[in-house]
Formats: sequence, structure tokens, C-alpha cells
Amino acid sequence: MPSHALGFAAHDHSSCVKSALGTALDACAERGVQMTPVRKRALEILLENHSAMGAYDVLARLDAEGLGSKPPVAYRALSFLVEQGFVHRIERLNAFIACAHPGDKHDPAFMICRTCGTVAEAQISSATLGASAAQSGFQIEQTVIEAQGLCPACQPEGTA
Amino acid sequence: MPSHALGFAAHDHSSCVKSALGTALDACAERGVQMTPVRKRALEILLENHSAMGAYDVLARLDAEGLGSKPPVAYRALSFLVEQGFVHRIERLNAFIACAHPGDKHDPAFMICRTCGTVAEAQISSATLGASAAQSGFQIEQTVIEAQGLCPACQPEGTA
DNA sequence: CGGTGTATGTTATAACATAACGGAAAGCGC
DNA sequence: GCGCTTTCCGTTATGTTATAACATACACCG
Repeated sequence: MPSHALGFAAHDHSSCVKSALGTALDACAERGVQMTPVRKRALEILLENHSAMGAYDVLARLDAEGLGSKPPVAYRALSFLVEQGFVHRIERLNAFIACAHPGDKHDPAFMICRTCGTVAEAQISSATLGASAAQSGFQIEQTVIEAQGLCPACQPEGTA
Repeated sequence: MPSHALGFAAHDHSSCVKSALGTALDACAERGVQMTPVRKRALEILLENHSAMGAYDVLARLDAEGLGSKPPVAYRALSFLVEQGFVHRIERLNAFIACAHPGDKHDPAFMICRTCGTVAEAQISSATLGASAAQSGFQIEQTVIEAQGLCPACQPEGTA
């Protein structure tokens, strides 16, 4: 595991987990949806791990804690978290990752390191895509933007 | 099947198949790679169908023509076609689609209709993404841009 | 209590993808 | 032609990801 990377920089991990969890709890209360034990624990697992995890990886952790052992348990919890915007799905990896800035709903963009698998969430606008869509009459509801390449740590020296 | 849609507009289909196939054959000759029967037929199937197809859908067609019945046959052919830029993979759908403008290599962007499944390839630049990556030192090698929404035909009347 | 809605538990299977090995065919240098 | 290498194909087996469908539990409300 590429020990906890947010963006590609070090950070205070335990505090970011707590704050993200708090934000999620508040959002649930506000929206009138339930942050049940399985959902909460799934989110914590993703937050703690702080990198992309497959549904079955999350499931294994849940199972170890007696919170459910069958695929639908994990997929349902993850779907909920994605719907609420607390977690993003990385299509290219068939994996999930806790949102780096929950609270405001947004279409995420990611940078995925080919070598170490670290995933960083980027801040970008999909303005150019929007313009292209408008031309053809396509109505965008959601966008997926994923870039693969090399993170700073994995670039051969002198290449960066 | 959403009968042959390119972009979201009608077009002369048989001529576009021929021309795309010709472009691919030329490119192979130029690059010194082989357009074998399985590969060629797989490309034709995608071109004729003109919408996103799963690997197993392509395989079924190949099988019906005696060109191979086991998953690796289809995956190998599709990998080759993707590598050469004749076909794109749509991560979100776990599916493949013939490139709308082969010849020049490019990072594709797609618009995927949630209702009818039609996929259109868009022309966009990933400039904004590039800028964001540069800031963090990430070296982009490949990008995946996929938008989901409603195509003109699937929008409720008066909404477009 | 009985109905309603939401969440969970479980079985079974569908759908997507690749590792690994053996054999066929094409190109090449001699 | 012969042996060598490379590339592609055929097949077995298995791994990985995802969902349909149905049963159960639980909370809330009238």
C-alpha cells in the first residue's frame, strides 16, 4: 500500500478522517438519510485507507468486523456513499475512494499513478466538455474524468 | 440496439465503415503491425454496429463466424485495436466502441446516454486537466473523459 | 396491532477479465 | 531447407467484479 497519500503531499491524517466523517454525518442529518453502522464503517474504512479500494477489499474489512460478508452488503453501502457524494467511484480501477472535499457536490477528476496506484482528486471544471455537449444537444448529468500517469514520487529522477 | 448512431446525427454508414477500415489498414502497414483476420473482423463488427459493445458481445459475433469462441480471443483482438487507437474502451460501460476519427491518436471523450445507451465521441481538449496536473507534478499519460446524461432523442419533449 | 418504508441478510448467478501453457504460422539469417 | 525467433492463436482454468431476486428485521406511525 502506498501509505496514505492525499493529493501527493503529506498531511494530518487522523484529523482529516474525523473532519470528513463529521461532514458526512451532518450532511445525512440535513438530508434526512441514514448513516447506518455498515455505511458509516465503510466510509471510515475508505477514509482511513485513503486510497482507492475495490468493493471486495472493503467487504473483507467489514466481514472481519462482523458487519456483513456478502457482496451486496458492500455494494449497497458503497452505492449509498457515492449517491451522497462522500465517496467517488474510479471507473478505470473498478474501485472506490473517499471524497477529498465532501460537503459540496461536484463532479470529480482524478489522477491515477500507473506505478504505485495512488489516486489524487483534482480540482477542475468540465467547462470544455460542457461546450462540446451543448453543441450536439447532449444534456450532461454527470462526468467522469480520470487521468493516468506518474505521480511525482514515481517519476524517474530528472524527468519531472 | 439504438440503430447505428454516430454522434447523434444520421450519416452514410456503409461509407464510414469502409473509410475507417481503410485508415486502419493503412496505419497498420505504416507501423509494421499485423491486421490479422480476427482483429480485422473485430474492428468491422464494432464499426458496423456503431455503438458500444461488450467484449463478450464481440466474441459472440466472432464465434458465430468461426473466428474464435474463448474470451482471450476477443480480449486480445480488442487490446490490439485499442493500442493502435482504432477502438476506444468506455470504462464506465466496460465496453468498446470504434473510434469516430482514427488516424490521429488522441485521448477520447464520450457522451453516454443514460436511457438508450448511445455513445458519441466528443472533441475536447484536456487542457484544464493538464494545468491541474502540472501544479501537483503529476505526469499525465492518458485521460479518460466520460459524461453521462441524455442524448437529444431521449430528452423529454420541451426539455431540450 | 397492522401497514409502510427502509435497510439488511442470503442465495445464486451474471458479467467481465486474465494467467498460463501449448501449438501454428510467418519471417529471417545462413 | 533448416533452425531460430517472434507473433499470433486455441484452450483450459480461474479470478474478479457486480447484481437479481427473495426473505427478514426493524422503526415509525396511525
